[in-house]
Amino acid sequence: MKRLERAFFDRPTLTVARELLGCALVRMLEGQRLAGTIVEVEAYIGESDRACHAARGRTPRNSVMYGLPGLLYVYFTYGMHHCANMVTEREGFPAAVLLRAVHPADGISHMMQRRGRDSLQELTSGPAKLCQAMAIDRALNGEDLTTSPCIWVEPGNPIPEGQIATGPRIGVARTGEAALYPWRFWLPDDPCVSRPRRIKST
DNA sequence: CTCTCGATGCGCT
DNA sequence: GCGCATCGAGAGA
Repeated sequence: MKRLERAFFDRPTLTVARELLGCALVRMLEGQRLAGTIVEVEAYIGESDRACHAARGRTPRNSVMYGLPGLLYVYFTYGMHHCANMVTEREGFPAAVLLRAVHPADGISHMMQRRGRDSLQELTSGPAKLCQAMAIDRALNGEDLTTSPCIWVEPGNPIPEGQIATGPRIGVARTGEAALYPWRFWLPDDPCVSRPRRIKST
């Protein structure tokens, strides 16, 4: 199956974020295919974005964000959760798209087992939930989505602009004006988004 | 439905 | 030490 190449990620982060909606996140685990359609993302762009992990410069933790577009940036937070991002823009410029929700497609029973839930809506409707369902953790930090045998992205049918909702990013209230940037993108009618709240369409 | 709060590891000041 | 790009349970309306 075709996968997204580096040129897809080597573009403005807001463009990549919007175009990732509708694509399929694929994870091969013990020979089994786990996959879901991306339905919610957020953009984090550069050191001037106070909500971005790179806001205070390069550190060992965020260094993958400075790497090649198409790398996977996975971080650990709240003592128990992982979140997954796809690195965007040119090497040396720290930016990425956070995966906030996918709609389960393949390997659903396996994902239910990993999550300990049997509701489709509870499987992957949040950044840490989808990582748990698809076995994404720090072992995959820095993985190259354009070449990895374990994880990649497959193109989907393009989503018309009018079907994409935009709004402020979740969980970044204490970052001054950056908290207001409308850099969250989601499909408002999908039951698997983390919050169905509809702000506006673009 | 909404809101609050505890869990729990670690990167960074 | 502090604070975190979260989640789920429990309480109350």
